[in-house]
Amino acid sequence: MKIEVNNLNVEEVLFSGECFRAIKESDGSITNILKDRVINIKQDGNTLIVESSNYDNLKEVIYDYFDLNRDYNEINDTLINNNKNIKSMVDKCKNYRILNQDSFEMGISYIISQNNNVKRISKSVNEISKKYGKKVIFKNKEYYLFPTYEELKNVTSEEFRNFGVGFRDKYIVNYLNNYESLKDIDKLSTKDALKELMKIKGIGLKVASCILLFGYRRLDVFPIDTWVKQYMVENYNIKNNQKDIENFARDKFGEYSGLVIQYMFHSQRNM
DNA sequence: TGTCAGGTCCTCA
DNA sequence: TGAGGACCTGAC
Repeated sequence: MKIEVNNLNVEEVLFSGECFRAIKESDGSITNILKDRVINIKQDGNTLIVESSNYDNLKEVIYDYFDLNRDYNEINDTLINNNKNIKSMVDKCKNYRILNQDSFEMGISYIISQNNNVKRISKSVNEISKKYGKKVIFKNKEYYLFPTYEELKNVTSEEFRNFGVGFRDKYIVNYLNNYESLKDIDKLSTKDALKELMKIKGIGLKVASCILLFGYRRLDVFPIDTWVKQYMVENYNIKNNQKDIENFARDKFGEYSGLVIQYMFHSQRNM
């Protein structure tokens, strides 16, 4: 299926560290595992050539996943108008988007991400999916969807340890034990949603922010990590202090601070 | 062989 | 209130 898009670079977005399951194929296309299907995308300029294990509502699914219904040009213009000095950074990120991913998968993936590297995170997420997720055959190959809450709720910390998650095993179990209390998180303000997530032992400010940004479409949260701290300290002459950086981001970038932080992360990592 | 990774928790001043 | 160490483990 051909899908026309604007301001999107699939490879840039899928390998920016937002998702952990994308695979670069030898023909240049990218295979990725979404909540309910496997997709393969070949990008030719503004045209995506998409194959999928499931063609139901495929165009809508792709538009939703890449957040293509949101006008990033307008947001970027507003951001630049309010902060002229970020223009060159925003211009470099004009084909970048915040993916709309499954909140449950984001919860477990970002718990695994703490003090970890992307390769190992992907390995653990893929192994957990292979053990507990639903198998999908696509282009004669086996893939595994990320398991549902029902499929994981009785897994023990010892079992999680088998997938290389290390000391984070008990944090994942804590998340599963408290997952049902998070069902109304969409109704909470961002501040309260962060508080609710951080009640779970093993979820700190960074992981909670990532879960809200990538799993719940909250563009006003800002996951501040080592890369972003480095960028802020270098470019804004700001102290390397969590509170100072938080206040600065909130004042400067408001409702889209999460997006700006991602631009910073993205441009800093690619330098 | 040692260091590091997109953090969090705990202890101690 | 915040600084500093411990924590799993695989990749480099």
